[in-house]
Formats: sequence, C-alpha cells, structure tokens
Amino acid sequence: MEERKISAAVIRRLPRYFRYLSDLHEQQVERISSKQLSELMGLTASQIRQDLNNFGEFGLQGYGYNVNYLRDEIRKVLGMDKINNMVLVGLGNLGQAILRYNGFAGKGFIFRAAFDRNPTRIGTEIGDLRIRNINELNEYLDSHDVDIVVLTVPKGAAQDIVDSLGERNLGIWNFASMDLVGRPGLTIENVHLSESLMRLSYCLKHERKMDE
Amino acid sequence: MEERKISAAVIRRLPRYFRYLSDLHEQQVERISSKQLSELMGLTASQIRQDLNNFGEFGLQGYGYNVNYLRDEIRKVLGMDKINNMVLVGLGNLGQAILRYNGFAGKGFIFRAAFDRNPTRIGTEIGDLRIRNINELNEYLDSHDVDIVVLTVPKGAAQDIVDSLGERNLGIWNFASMDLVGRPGLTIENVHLSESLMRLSYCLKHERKMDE
DNA sequence: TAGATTGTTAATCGATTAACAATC
DNA sequence: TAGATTGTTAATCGATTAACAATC
Repeated sequence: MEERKISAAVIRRLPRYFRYLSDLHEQQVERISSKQLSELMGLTASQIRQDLNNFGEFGLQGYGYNVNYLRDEIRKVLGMDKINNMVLVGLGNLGQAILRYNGFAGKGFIFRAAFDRNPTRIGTEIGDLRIRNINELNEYLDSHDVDIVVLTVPKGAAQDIVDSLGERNLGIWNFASMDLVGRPGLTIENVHLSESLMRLSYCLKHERKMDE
Repeated sequence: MEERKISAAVIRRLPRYFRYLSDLHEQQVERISSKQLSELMGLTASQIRQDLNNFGEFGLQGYGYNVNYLRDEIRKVLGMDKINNMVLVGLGNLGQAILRYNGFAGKGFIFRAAFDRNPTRIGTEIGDLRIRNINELNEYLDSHDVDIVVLTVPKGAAQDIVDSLGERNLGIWNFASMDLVGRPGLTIENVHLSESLMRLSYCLKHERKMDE
C-alpha cells in the first residue's frame, strides 16, 4: 500500500484535515477546493494538494474535492475505518477523565476495560466499566482483541507496564511525562501535557505565534 | 533579546531538553556533552548544539555543558523563571483532572481560580479552589495578575469565552477540539487529544514509528 | 467550449547534518 | 601540552511553495 515515505509533518496534519472535513460535512458542504480549504485552515493550497496526493488522487480537475468522499478516504488512511479497541491503565484524575470523555467512541475508539493497582479502586465502576486489577492485564490481552493501551499512570510505573506487555503488537497512548523505551511491535504516541504548557509559556514570553 | 528567528521545530524540542536536563540534574549528573545528550534523546549532537546556540553560548569547549546551568538557562528561555498564574474554565472531567494534577505547580504554573457556568458546580470546592461563576471571569482578570487561561469547555463554548476576554494579553491553553480565532495579544496553544489519538491510529496501521 | 482546479514537476526555502577551527 | 568538545560555517537533505500541463 505504502508507496512514498510519508513525512512526520504530513502525519501531524492529517487529523486536522479530518477534523475540518468532518466539520464541513456537518455543515452540509458538499465540495471544496484546495484553495478554499487552505484559507479555512491557514495553509497553502499547494501544500494541501501535495499532502493529499501522498495517499491517492482524491480530487477532480475543475471541481475540487467532494467533502464526504475525501473525509472518508482520510478516515481510512488514519485507520479509523474500523473499531479501535482500547484499554486504560491508571485511574487517577486524568485516567478517569479520559475514560469518561465520550468524544472518542464516536470516532471508533472504544474503551473495553480499565485497570489499576490500587485495591480501593479495583472493583469500583466508572461509566459501565468495572476497574480490574492490573495483574489481570496480560490475561485480558490474551483473550481480547486490543489495539491501544492508554497509559495514565505515574511516570515511575509506566515503563514497567510497557515491559510487561510481552511481544504483542499494540499502540501505546502515553500520558506519563517520560519517554518510554519501546520495542518492535509497539507504536508509541506521547501526550506530554507539561511540555505543551511550557511551549505556551515560551510563546507568551517571546510573543511568538506558533503556526499550528 | 531575540536575535535570530527561532523555528517552530526548535520550540517544540525545548521543553524536552528541559525535561531531560531536569532528570539528569535529579540523578546528580553534573556535566554532559552534546554527544552524550544526543544518545540519550535520540537526536544528533549537531542538532543539539545548533538548537542551544539559538539562545546563547551555554557550553565550554572540551568540557561540554554544566547540567544545572544549562537547565536553568533553558528554564529562563521557556519563561519559567517566574510564577505563571493560571485560571481554568470548565470543570468537566478533564478540567477537574487538570486542576487536580499537581505536576504543574512544581514548575511554577499555579492555578489561582476556576470558573464554570453550571450552577450546581459553582460554589463547590476542588482542591483549595472554590468554583466561581463564569460571569465573574472578567472581573477576576481585572483584579488579578493572570498569565494563562486554561480552556476545558465544550467546543461550542470555547470561542465565546475567548471573545469575551477583551484586549488583555493572555495565553490560552486550549483543550477544546477546535481552532480558536485569536487576536493580537492572545497566545494560543492547542492540546488536541483526539488528533493525537488519530496519529497513533495512523502509525499503528502503517507501522510507522513517529520520530518524537 | 471556456473556466476552474487538479496532480505533479521544478524552484525555493529552511532545517538538519557534517566538518572543522577555536579553545577549554 | 594533548584530548575533548564546543560554536559556527558549509554542505546536504527534505519540506514547502510556485508553476503549469492535464483535464474535468
């Protein structure tokens, strides 16, 4: 499927395209040109066409792009044309908030189980999920089809959990403020909130607008 | 103070340098060369030296960098050599989690007030903060020195709040999954969790390792 | 058909890497 | 002094922008 090597910069922009196209679709917009989209998103039309053509020829000369079709193609490219099964580990404040947020399910990202090591939490329910003992994580992964493990544990615990995951192919959505040591089969995406806040602080101090 | 134009790529890396240097400092490491740091962080030594020299000459030939000194300089560059006063708007799951997280205060980012529009929340306490009515936000900003407004409201409400902030100079840490329309004086940093999750999905599907 | 807009090649710009003189 | 490692210039690489033929 892959032909060219897709750059990190393009991958970073893809979900944003998806969001804009979803919004347009919701507003019943049927077609859009790269020019129009570029003005909406603050990019150049050239860049949009280059980006999209990494993945196929989605447009029509003289017409532009069909919003719904393009959205659907990007959806596929992003691997969102299927259910992504997730489990969450670590039910502190952030873990609970992520688990309770209902914006992911609509995009096909569904929480199937939640784990913690704190005995006072185990057995309690959040939403419709009963909190399980972290010890049961591997057993659960053996018997269920899990795509993504969400790590909302303290940074001291994160690497141990990753190391305990065996040889499985998994995505790790890491909220611990550290860089995990991975291995083949693991795909790690970091959400480093503190670093985002520091960038804001930098931009504030230096009056620097950050281009998306 | 600014001489060269600092690129977005450099700014994105700065907080990560700060994190690694903080970790090294905690481990009592006194000095480090760009070579050593590059191996630790998965960058090239060249890039590290280039990055740092945007802000000054922090090293010593034949020696490398003093960890504590370099950390402190980057801290200043990031605008973290002072207290950053924050208020939070929107006490849903995520807002409460962010407010309760105690990792920001240690870096000088301190929550001074929290606002919501839901009458059942107003007046209750989270941590040591009493939730205030969102109507009082402007009054509060008039009488207090606030640097950063954290927006953890639904996307339908986010732009209205931004528009209501008047002419003030503020940083906006935006968790709503939309791009805010800013104005001079506002510095916006977005945390788009859904987009991060989609990137993970993409990388999973395409077996793509994302270089930090 | 004429006008619009794509897909794509070529040109430009900027970021990363390599190399090395300066110097601790 | 000899060895190490910086700061910085030059070379390379890659990403963005511009241009335009193809074509709806």
